[in-house]
Amino acid sequence: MTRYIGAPGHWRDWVTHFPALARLEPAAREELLDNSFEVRLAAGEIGYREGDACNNFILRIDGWSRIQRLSANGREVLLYRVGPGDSCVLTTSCLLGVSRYPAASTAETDLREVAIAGATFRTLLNTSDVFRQFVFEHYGRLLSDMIALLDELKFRRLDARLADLVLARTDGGSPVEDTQSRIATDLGSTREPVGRILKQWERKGWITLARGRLEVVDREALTALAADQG
Amino acid sequence: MTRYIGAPGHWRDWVTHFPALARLEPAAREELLDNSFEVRLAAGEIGYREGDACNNFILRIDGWSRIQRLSANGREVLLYRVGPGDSCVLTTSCLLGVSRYPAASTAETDLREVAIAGATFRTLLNTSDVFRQFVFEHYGRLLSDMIALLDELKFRRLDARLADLVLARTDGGSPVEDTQSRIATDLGSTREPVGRILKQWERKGWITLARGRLEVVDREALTALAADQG
DNA sequence: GGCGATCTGCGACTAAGTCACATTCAGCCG
DNA sequence: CGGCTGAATGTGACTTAGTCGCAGATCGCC
Repeated sequence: MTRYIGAPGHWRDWVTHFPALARLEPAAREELLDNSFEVRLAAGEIGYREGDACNNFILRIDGWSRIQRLSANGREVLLYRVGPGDSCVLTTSCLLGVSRYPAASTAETDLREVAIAGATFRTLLNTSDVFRQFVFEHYGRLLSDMIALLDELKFRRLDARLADLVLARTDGGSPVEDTQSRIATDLGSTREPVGRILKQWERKGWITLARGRLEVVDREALTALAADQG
Repeated sequence: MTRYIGAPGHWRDWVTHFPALARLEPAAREELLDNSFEVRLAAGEIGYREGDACNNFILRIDGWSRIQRLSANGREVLLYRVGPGDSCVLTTSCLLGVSRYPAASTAETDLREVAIAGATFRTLLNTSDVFRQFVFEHYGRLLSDMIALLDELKFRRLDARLADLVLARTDGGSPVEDTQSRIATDLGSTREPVGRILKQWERKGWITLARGRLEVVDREALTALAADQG
């Protein structure tokens, strides 16, 4: 993992990327700025692996990463993505519960983030209402999201979930540029069933398929499919 | 929902049920005791439903409840149980994040618990290190647990999960007293597949079946089954 | 003993995932 | 240009899980 400590300069400006932290109490703000450092990761690099210990609280300034769980039998699910303005909530969980990472993180684009030492994180939780509010709002949302995801992955039909994913990734009619195998992983499924569904859709004239790409032809059909299965 | 305000009397003794709160700072202890009240629910009653707002922090003194998520298509999963000495962690999440309950709670036995008004809860978080520590430790674990549950429900075979459940509920060789349908719900599955697996096990001589009950004969066989599938 | 509600058993069917292998395609190298 | 290679895709047979409809068994209760 390659990490660069950022140069001082305008370093303290990073707080502006987190509107909720704008109201930070002056003392807390100083504490935070004095004890944080910049981290950069290149696309494709691994942020952490399952079982890693966690030392720093992380705030994402720029770039996207995926948090995924790798199961005992080799299957994989995308749990969620972390983007600009987010905190890495699994990190919060580990720092709070003194446990190890239950999932892994990979950079999908180049990343720029702020790391805050665990001790500082805990101090701020104790002393700053604003900081505490910031942290727990993110945590609570993710917890709800994970419960919703569980529900979705376990009980919703694959074709409906696939329709949702395709529609979400094709704003403005642009094609989805991804392999079927990667799409399957995002859905917590595997290549073959996903490929079969896509092939059917192609035969019905709903989409066109090419190697590593897919284009939506009949948006309504997919929308209806996504809607009809709870 | 029937709620009884407990009589004063030895009311303040309840703190002894929560060892982690024993070290509470005297001022915080007073604050907590002065602003909490006892709640009782009878077995079968509903604590809260999905979408309910949350007003009080809850500590369980006695009895067990189940927190479950009910899906759009009528399926149901048990997320976790709350027992003596636990706090209801989803409540923490709602109070901290100002969101609504993403799941429902049902009393499995008669319950006795302590409710603490949201305002008091927030005050104590600000003022008491011990209280904060108590809350966060419980809270941090939940997210990891939900991710592990997701993994288990989505990727582990039903027979292995069923074997685990049966073994866990039959300490000391006592029979499992539950209907197949309720067992299936606990596993996020349905009656028929669970019934089929149990019937097979009976034919193999691993268990004996009766209406609303099941007895383990060959503990080793079940242990092996639970172990071999990730 | 009879009755109703609940629990259990079973068969046929659909959805999803696994396995093994064939086919197609893009990029590259000579 | 042609052929090679590896990745991506297509396909069929099979297993596991869940759905649906209904039959049969069992318990508590009058």
